[in-house]
Amino acid sequence: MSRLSSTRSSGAGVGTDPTPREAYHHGALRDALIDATEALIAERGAQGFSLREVARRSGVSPAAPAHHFGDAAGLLAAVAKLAFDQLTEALETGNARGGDDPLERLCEQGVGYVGFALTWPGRFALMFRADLFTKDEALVASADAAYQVLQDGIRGLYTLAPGMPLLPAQQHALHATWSMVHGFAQLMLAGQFDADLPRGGRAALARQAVAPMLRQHLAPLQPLPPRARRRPHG
Amino acid sequence: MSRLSSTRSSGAGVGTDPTPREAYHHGALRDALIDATEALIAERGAQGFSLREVARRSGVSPAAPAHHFGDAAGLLAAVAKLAFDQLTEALETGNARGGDDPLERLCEQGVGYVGFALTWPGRFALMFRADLFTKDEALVASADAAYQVLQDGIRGLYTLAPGMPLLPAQQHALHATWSMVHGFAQLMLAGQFDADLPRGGRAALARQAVAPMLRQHLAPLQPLPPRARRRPHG
DNA sequence: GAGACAATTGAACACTGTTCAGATAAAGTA
DNA sequence: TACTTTATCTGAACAGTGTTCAATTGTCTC
Repeated sequence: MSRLSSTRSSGAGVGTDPTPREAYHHGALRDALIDATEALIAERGAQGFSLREVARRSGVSPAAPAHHFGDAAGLLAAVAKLAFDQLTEALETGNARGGDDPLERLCEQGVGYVGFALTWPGRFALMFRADLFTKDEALVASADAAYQVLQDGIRGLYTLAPGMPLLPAQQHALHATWSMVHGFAQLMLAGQFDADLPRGGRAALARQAVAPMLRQHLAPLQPLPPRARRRPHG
Repeated sequence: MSRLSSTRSSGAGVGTDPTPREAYHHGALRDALIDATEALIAERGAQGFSLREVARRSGVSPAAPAHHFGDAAGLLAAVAKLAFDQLTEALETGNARGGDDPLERLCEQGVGYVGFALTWPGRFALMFRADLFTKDEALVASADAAYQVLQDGIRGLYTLAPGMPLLPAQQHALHATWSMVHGFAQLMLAGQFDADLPRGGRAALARQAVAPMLRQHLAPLQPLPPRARRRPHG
C-alpha cells in the first residue's frame, strides 16, 4: 500500500528490492521511515504518531530520522506531501469518472475527496493538522496541485479556461463547495453522522449522499441549465 | 472570559472571590484547572495543552488534577462540555438574530457557528478532537443539545414541529448544511482561505461569505418560496 | 590500503502523563 | 476541647516522548 512512496525518492540504485535488513545503511532508510509512518498513522491515526515508534519499526535508533528529515515535523511533512499527491490522484480519477458534464465532474471529484478521507483517515487527518508538520516547498506545491484540480472543476462549471482568474461569486462557489465536501468528510470521520447511518455503514452513506448533495448544491450555481447546455463556441 | 465555568460547580460558598492562593485546598481547584485549561488552549491551541502546565499555572502538583478529573482526558472533557454549551448559546443567539424567517434563522445560526469557531479556535478544535477527551454523559448531553438546535433549524425550514422525525431528504439537508458550515470554519481556521482574503481578514470573510453562502444553498431546499410563504394551516 | 564523507548510534536532557504511598487540612463526632 | 474520618494534595518514581551531539560505523573514492 505504501509502495508508491518508494518510487519518489533518490532515483539511484534503490529501486530493486534491497533486502531492507541490510540496506538501512545506504539510502533505503528515508523511504522505510515514510512507509513506517504511513503504516503507523493508518493504525493509530495522525495523533498516534511517534517518532521513536517509527524508528523502532524501521530498526534504527531514535536519532536516525533526524539526519534525513531534521525533525518529526519534517518526516510528517514528507508523508503529508504524499497524501496530497494521492488526493490529487483521487480528485482526477473523479474528474474522469464524471465524463464531459462539468457538474458531474465536480460531483465525482467530491465523491473522490470523501472517498479518500474515508479510505485513509490517518492521512486525511494529518493533511489538515498544520501544527504537525513543516510547510516546506514540496508540500506546498503538492497541496496547491490538489487545490488547482478543485479550482479547475469550478472553472469548468462556469466555462472558464484553466488558469483564468475567478470572479468573486465564483470564488465563493469554490469555497462553498470545498467547505461542504471537507466538512462532510470531517464530520463523518469524527463519527458525528453515526447516529443516523444507513445499513452499509459510513461507506454507504458517503456513496449515497455525497453526489446528490453536491448536485443539489451546484445545479443552481450553473449559469446555464445543466442538460441543454451549449458548447462555449458552438 | 472563563468566569462562566465557575458558575457551574459545587454551589457551596465558593462564589465570592476566595483569594486563590489559599483556596486551593477547598473546592476551588476544579474550576481553577478548567480556567487554566481554557486559557492554555486559547494561547496554544488544543494540541498545545499539557496537564503539567495547567497544574503549574494553578499552583498545584502534577498529580492534583487526577483527583478531580481522573485523567487529562477527563479534564478536557469538562472543558469540551463547556465549549458545547457556549456553541449552543451562539447558535441560539443566531436564531434570535434571524427573526421569524426560518431560512434567515438557519443562516444566522451558521454565522454564529463560524463566529464561534473564529472567536474560540482552541475550544472549537478541541470539540472535534474526540481522541483528546472522554465521552462522559455530561459532554454527550451538551453536544446533543447543540445538535438539537441545528436540527430544529432544519425542521423550521420544512415547517416541522420540534422533535418530529426528519424525512430522508431533510436528513440530507441537515447533513449538507452542517457539513458546509463546519467545513468552512475548519478550512478557514486551517488557513486554507488565507490566499484569497478580503481586507479585514478572516473575520471579514466570514461575515461577508457565510450568510450568502447559506442563503444560496438553503433557498432551493425550501418547499415553498421564501417570501410568499403561507402558514401551515392558513 | 588510506582518507573522506555520509549515515547511524548511544547517551544525555528536558519534557510529558500516570501512579501511589504518605502528608496535610478540613469536617465530623464525642 | 480532643480524636477520628474523609477529601485533597504532595513528592517521588516510572515509562514514555522529541531533540541534541560526540563518537562510531559503513561505503565510496583516490
